Parts: sequence; C-alpha cells; structure tokens
Amino acid sequence: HGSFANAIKECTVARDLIRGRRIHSRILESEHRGSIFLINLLMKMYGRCGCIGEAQKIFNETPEPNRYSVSILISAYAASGHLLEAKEVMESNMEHPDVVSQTSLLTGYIQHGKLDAAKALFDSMGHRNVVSWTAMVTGFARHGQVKEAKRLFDIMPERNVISWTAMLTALAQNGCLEQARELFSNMPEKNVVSWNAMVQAYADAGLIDRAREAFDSMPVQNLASWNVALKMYAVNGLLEEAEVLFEKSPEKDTVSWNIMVQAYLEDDQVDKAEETFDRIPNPD
RNA sequence: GAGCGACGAAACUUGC
Repeated sequence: HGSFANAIKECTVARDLIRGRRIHSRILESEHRGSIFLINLLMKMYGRCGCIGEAQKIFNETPEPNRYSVSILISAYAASGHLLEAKEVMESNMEHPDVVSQTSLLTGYIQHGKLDAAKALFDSMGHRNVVSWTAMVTGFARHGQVKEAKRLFDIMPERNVISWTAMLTALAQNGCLEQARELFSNMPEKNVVSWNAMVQAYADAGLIDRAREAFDSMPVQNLASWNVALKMYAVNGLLEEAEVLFEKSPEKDTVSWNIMVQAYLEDDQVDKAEETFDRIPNPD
C-alpha cells in the first residue's frame, strides 16, 4: 500500500502518465483497489498530467469520496483554467468550503487573469490563512498592482518565508528594485528560493555584478540558482561565462539545457546549439 | 466525548 502511494507520488512529480496508468491498473488488481487514500493520489496524478477527465471519472466512480477528493478535483480544475468547473465542483460538494479548496480556486483565478473574481472570493472567505493571503499578494503583483500587494502584505496577520519571498518578487517585478533589496535585507528568514528571487531581481535589472555578488554569497544553491545565473549571462552577452558555469555545474535539468541551446541559437552558433542539444541525456 | 492522523492550496529559473 505504501509503495503504491510512493510510486504514484513520483509519477505526479515527474508527470509520468504512462507509469501512472500502469500503477493504476496494478492497484485495481490488488486488494487496495478501494482505498480512498490511493484514489485521491491517483486523482492528483491524473490532474497534474493534464487528464482532468480521468480524475473526474475516478471521482464519479468512488462510492465515498472524502474532503480531500473534492479538494483535489477543485485544485485540478482550477490549476488548468477550468474555473467554472472548479467553482461548480466546490459549490455542489461543499456546503461550507474549506480554506484550502477556496485558495485553490483563488489561485486558479489569479493564474488565469481573473483578478476581480479572485478579489471577490478572497473578500467572501470566512477564514483566511497565510496561504490565501500570500496568494492574493501574488495576485495583485502579477496584475501590476504592487501598491495593493504591499498593502495586503502589511496587514496580513501572519507572514512566513514564502509570503516574504512573494512580496520580494512582487516589488522586483514591478520595478521597485530598491524596495525589494531593502525587504530582502529585512527578512526575518531566508531560504534558497528567497535568494534566487533576489539574484533574479538583480539580473532582471541588468545589475550583473550585484547579481553575481548575491549568487556567490548564497548559503545554499540549487538548480534554479544556477539556471538564473546561466540565463543572466546568456542574455547579457556573456555567453562564455554561461558556458563555464554550465560545464562546471553539478547537475543540469531540462531548464538548464534549454537555456544553453537557446543561448547558442540567439548568438547564431547553430553548430554549438546542435552539439549541446545532442548532449541532452535521455530521461529514464 | 476529545485530540492526533499518510492524500488537497501560496513564493524563485528556460520554453510552451
């Protein structure tokens, strides 16, 4: 049972639909076929792989869905932009929607350009938590309303490192680099994502030296950190520096490879681009 | 009767 669960989770992360389906059939042949826990994981997996119809089908065929089942379905619809369906699932299955489901829908609205709907939902929510507040901060920022984002950030009852990083990005992406820098230095807690966001902010502003300085002083780096630096070098005419960084980077993902191939192409080095493309390892 | 309980929502990087 536990190994089925882990296997499905892996497929969800990797968006491996083929393997996911295989595991699904093996579950159906096993004694665990009725486990609502596994059913929920399968719904999540299908949703993440873009097969919302499958998720809905499993949901329909489940005799006793629980609150997670409903929530997962809402999330799948919302994340894929099926906002009416998400709302409909929520309204027809929940008398009093929980904060997680509402926040899924809220995020769906934001990611698909419906800021007004997001605001209305946020205002109507009986309970909000740090996640819903942070989602709304991001929502205003993505729609260019950085002042409103800041206003919300300042009045939210509780902030965590994700909220702080969201606000940092909100400022940076709306041309307030100095405020972003100040916020960064005042953050009570930073993680690798916060650092990446700060490096990215400098990179976007064309402040290569500042970005490099921040990059070099990061306590911990991850793949995204390296990719931010790669891209920065590539778009600022420093392809050689990108090359050096790329060759010495401990690991590479699809994003890293894409950045390099694209960088060569935009520099009219078609041969190098092809060569790099051919070096991309096959996924297992 | 109460509490807890694996599975659901928010922040950073390429392209779409």
